[in-house]
Amino acid sequence: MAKDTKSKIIKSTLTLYLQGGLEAVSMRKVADHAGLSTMAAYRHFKNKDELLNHVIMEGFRSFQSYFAKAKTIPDPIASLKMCMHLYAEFAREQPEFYEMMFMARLRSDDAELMHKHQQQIQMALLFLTERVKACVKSGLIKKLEPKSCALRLWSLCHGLVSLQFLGALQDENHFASFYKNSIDVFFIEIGI
Amino acid sequence: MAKDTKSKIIKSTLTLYLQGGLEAVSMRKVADHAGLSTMAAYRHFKNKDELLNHVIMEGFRSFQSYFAKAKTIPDPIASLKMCMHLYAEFAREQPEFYEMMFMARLRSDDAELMHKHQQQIQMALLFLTERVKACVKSGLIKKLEPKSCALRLWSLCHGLVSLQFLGALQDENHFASFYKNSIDVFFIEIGI
DNA sequence: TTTCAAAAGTATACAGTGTAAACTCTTTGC
DNA sequence: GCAAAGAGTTTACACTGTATACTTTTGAAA
Repeated sequence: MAKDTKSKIIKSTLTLYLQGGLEAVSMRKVADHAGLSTMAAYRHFKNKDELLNHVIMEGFRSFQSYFAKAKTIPDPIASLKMCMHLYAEFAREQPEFYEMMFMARLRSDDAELMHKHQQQIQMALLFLTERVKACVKSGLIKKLEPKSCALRLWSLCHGLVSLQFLGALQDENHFASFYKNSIDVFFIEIGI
Repeated sequence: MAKDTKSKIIKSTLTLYLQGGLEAVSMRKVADHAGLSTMAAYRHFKNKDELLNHVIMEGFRSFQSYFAKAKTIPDPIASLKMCMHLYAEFAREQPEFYEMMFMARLRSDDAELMHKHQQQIQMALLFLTERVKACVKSGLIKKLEPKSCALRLWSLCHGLVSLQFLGALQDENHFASFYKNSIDVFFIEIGI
């Protein structure tokens, strides 16, 4: 029953968040949506921050699920390119998640929450690094330090996505072609 | 007197913001700090959003002032590299500004505020594009579409800064050398 | 099966938020 | 001197996160 209620609260939070962003999420609204009194949520979550952390973690789960397709591609270069493409797709389709996960300076005063978020970031980086390693191993790209290369790739993608969100790029189409082009250029540069 | 009060309110907002971030800024605190009643601020600003917009604009002014040094450098490549360096410096020294200016998805419901922010973004892009143009003109780099090149440069810098804020990079030193290296690599790639 | 403590859930209350409305005081143009 | 406009204040409302004290439910030991 405890588990039940807890997951019901998380579910309500997610629903409200995905519908109306952060401003649609208040402890009262979440509790109402879950059919509970406001303070019931505090039995299961220390505070709002901790509840929102579950939203972020759900975001990371969704994020990971996006890359499942890329794992099945045998050619490591094609797989890595696919990852870059899926990254942008995630940002476009789940902008609310993307924002919470990657566009906020971390500064919760809760060390544990910070650590959890940190872990997810490092896991994402590790995943990308592994993909790059596979490329290096296959001899299809220059011999590079894989982690640095992964960081450059990630910052490329994140930079482009962010500039798009900022409105630095004209329109959606322009972004798509520019994004694809930038990745192609990057791969030409690291190609043998 | 009207102008006076208005700028006093802005100044108070800035002070509070730079001291304690967004959470330190409330209409009451600002008004108190300026020695006014809460609602006095509403004579000069439609709402909190509009007041905060002035903080952002101050951020852009500060941002621009960072690049003054770069303008005096005659060699266009060195000047452009200096811009990249100053960009990171701004992010490190004024992270609160940086966050408001470049790390938030724009979504105020006020069209005018959105437009103002948008304008500043485009101005920054234009400035960078001009620097790239100078490099192309001098024949020191490959013939590239300057705006695309500027966008790639910006996204590179913003991507790295963001990943640093996210904690994807180990430490401050690691970031500094990685940042410098990434820029050097970029310039080698676009070099003739 | 009864008992009792822990867990779950609730109601109330407090201090904080943005801001609307109605008011007074001050300045300015005629 | 006076009316109108602008500046500033007070009060009030609807919202926020959450501490405290309470009641109800539940699960295990007697």
